[in-house]
Amino acid sequence: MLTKDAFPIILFEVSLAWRNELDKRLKPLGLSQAKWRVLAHLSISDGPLKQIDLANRLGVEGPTLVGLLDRLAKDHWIERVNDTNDRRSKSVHLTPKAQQTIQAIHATAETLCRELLSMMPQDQVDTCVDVLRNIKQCLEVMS
Amino acid sequence: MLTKDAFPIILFEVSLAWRNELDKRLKPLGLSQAKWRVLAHLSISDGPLKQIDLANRLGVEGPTLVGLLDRLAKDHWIERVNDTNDRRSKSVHLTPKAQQTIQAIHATAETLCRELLSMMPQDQVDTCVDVLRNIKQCLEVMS
DNA sequence: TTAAAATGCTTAGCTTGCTATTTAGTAGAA
DNA sequence: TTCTACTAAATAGCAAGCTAAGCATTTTAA
Repeated sequence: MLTKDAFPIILFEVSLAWRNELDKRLKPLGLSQAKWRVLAHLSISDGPLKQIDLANRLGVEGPTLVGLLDRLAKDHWIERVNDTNDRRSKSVHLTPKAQQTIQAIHATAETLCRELLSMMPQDQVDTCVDVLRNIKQCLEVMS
Repeated sequence: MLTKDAFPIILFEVSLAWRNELDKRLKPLGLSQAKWRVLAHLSISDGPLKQIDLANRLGVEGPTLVGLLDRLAKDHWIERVNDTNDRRSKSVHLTPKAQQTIQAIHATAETLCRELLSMMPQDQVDTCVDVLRNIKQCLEVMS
């Protein structure tokens, strides 16, 4: 099978398998990759984010985020706060519970990452990231 | 941000965006990436496959495949055939409709692939595939 | 030979992605 | 000012992934 046939197939399979493994490890914490990504983006952002901005950073559509935030709020990881300037929009805040847990979560994700990448030469991993970044840019232009 | 942090994030984003773009292009044919992958694996296999073997090749669980096959059968892309030797199992067959369409489907996927990879040096893409294959193997060992 | 274990498919119910539409609020132009 | 267009979030409904549990059948072992 040619590389150009194999590429999207293996890309999809690895992404799926990686998420499944991470979900398995995060389950004791009551989280998942999708939820963890929300918390991670909030924790590295410069202050709270509007829902639409958060959705853009996650690469996800608005309605997808609404459901995610509903589940996160139910378990008290985040809170929605009405914007006083623009009453259409809400900003998303991490709760103290989330701020306390976020390091443990991050460590879990990082451990898995190290386990999967440590046996590969660093320059090959870097090349892989470059390729993926290029593809992402192409895909953003298309949509 | 370090590479080891960026890697799983960009992997997930590219996989998602690629699938969304492919789904958009396959929509006029009444298909999706998930459905197309089923037909592709059936068309390159040496004869019909049992559901469990097909699920393994797709990297997907049994119940996921059941739903996919239901939708594919409803639109007459595949047929389930009871195995006469083992009455528990069913083999999956492509219909003539699917066999006629499969080249067009493959061409769509290949065109997108060429558009996304053509500007990258071949050896970098090859390196990327190698890295992904290694990760996949690690993940298979874990599960 | 027959009881227990394993296997193959399905069902039920959840998560996380999507699009299309609705509701509410803001902003811009006549 | 007021009508129109745009924007933000939510809702409804579908697709495609998962686990757990169930049913029928086959295999294994006592």
